Amino acid sequence: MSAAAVSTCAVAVDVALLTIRDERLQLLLVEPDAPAVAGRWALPGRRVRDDEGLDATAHRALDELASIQAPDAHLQQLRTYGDLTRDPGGRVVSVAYLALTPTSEDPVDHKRARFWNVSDIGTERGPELAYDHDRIIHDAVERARSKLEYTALATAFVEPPFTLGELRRVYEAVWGVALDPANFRRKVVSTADFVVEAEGLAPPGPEGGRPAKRYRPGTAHRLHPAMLRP
Amino acid sequence: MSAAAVSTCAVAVDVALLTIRDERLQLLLVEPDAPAVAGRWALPGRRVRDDEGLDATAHRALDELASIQAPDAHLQQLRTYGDLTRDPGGRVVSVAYLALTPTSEDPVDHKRARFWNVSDIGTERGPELAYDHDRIIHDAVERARSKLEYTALATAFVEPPFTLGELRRVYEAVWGVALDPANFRRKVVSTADFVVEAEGLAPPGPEGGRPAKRYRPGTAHRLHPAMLRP
DNA sequence: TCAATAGTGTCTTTTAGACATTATATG
DNA sequence: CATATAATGTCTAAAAGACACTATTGA
Repeated sequence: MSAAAVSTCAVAVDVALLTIRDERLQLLLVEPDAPAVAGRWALPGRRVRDDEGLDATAHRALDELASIQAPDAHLQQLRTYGDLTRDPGGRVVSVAYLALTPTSEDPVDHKRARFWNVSDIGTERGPELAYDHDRIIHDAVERARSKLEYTALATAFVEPPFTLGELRRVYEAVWGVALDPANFRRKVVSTADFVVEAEGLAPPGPEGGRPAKRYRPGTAHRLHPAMLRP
Repeated sequence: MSAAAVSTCAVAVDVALLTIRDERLQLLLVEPDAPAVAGRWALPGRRVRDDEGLDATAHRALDELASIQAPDAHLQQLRTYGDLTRDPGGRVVSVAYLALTPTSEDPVDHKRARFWNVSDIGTERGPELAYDHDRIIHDAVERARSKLEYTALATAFVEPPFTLGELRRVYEAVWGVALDPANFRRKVVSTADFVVEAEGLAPPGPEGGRPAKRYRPGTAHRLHPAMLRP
């Protein structure tokens, strides 16, 4: 094999971490060090070390770049981006991850990391993005929207035990639509192993309302039948 | 950064090529060169060259290892496998692809490549598998089964123009179930942009039957509503 | 003719959606 | 009391599934 075809290249992991804050879908972005992309925002990413697996790199990227330790966060691969020209600094094959966490009360404890409303990204209210991260973010949001339909992924956005109102607001935030609370409840509880009832009742909000039953994630990963988008 | 953490490693592409032959779902496997896995079968795979994209590596693997030139084959990423110990010859990060082709009449023109019934893989009638390819194959088949439900992927298994009988046999082979021809037809033609009618009629098979209308793939990628598994 | 496949019609069951009603909280 | 949210009930429309029936071929 010739030297021009050396089949070893830089491998990185980029993480698209989504969460629900203020009833909106939000995404974590950081300001990278690389001077080539100064002033732009990027997904937290790190090069893969040869003594760690890809999942470990994803966790390390969140920890080092945004001080987020989320060992229990839902983490799954999104896809791998390997275009020759995607990084101006040289060829980098990047394994993108999709991470979902329950609402964190406070912004991340880090000066160069913040959450952005997903609906603002790509508009003048949103960040300038580095590399091909606009594409990765688009894919990540689409994946989340789609997986909410046929998997139990929505439970990764809420801290158990949760109420069905909280779960419904996840769907509403990710899909950007309003759902009928009565029909939503009926569908969720009739979907096998989606949620199981927990003990006690959740106190109502500041404006009153009947206390809600609590639930926990069930054993199902795929939903039968699916929760189809309206 | 220390020498022990050099963040460059071998990147490969492995392709799980699925097709329908003899009304069964079949998978292409090859006998690899590596002595460490002699006697075992593997997905066709090649190291990524630094002057080619990942898709190009996938096509090259099919060409070089199985003499399959399939520029029109449906090719999509499956996921990336990066466990530290998955290759006994050293760390290799492997981007797995899922490829779908219409039925090819003849076996591949290559001594060290052949198709296997997916239902035989993992049994005594099936091949011994190298590396972690049993896991990749499992993921590939599951992905294909799942994507048949909510995307128009099934049309990648048939050569246009096709009949709805041919399309139904794709679903039956991949899912391993029998479907009602009448209800299947009604569902397909009522799903927006799944298929569009083509000209002419297909001649019946050797045992007779009414000639069937021909169809071509429509513009839809996602199906609304989905074709849910029974 | 029969057997086989394509395509249509019809009926029943199930599910989705709209929306009214009841229950239990806050102010 | 009014208002807000949770939970249930009811009705209608749409979809899924079972299956009879007609249409057109080969043998």
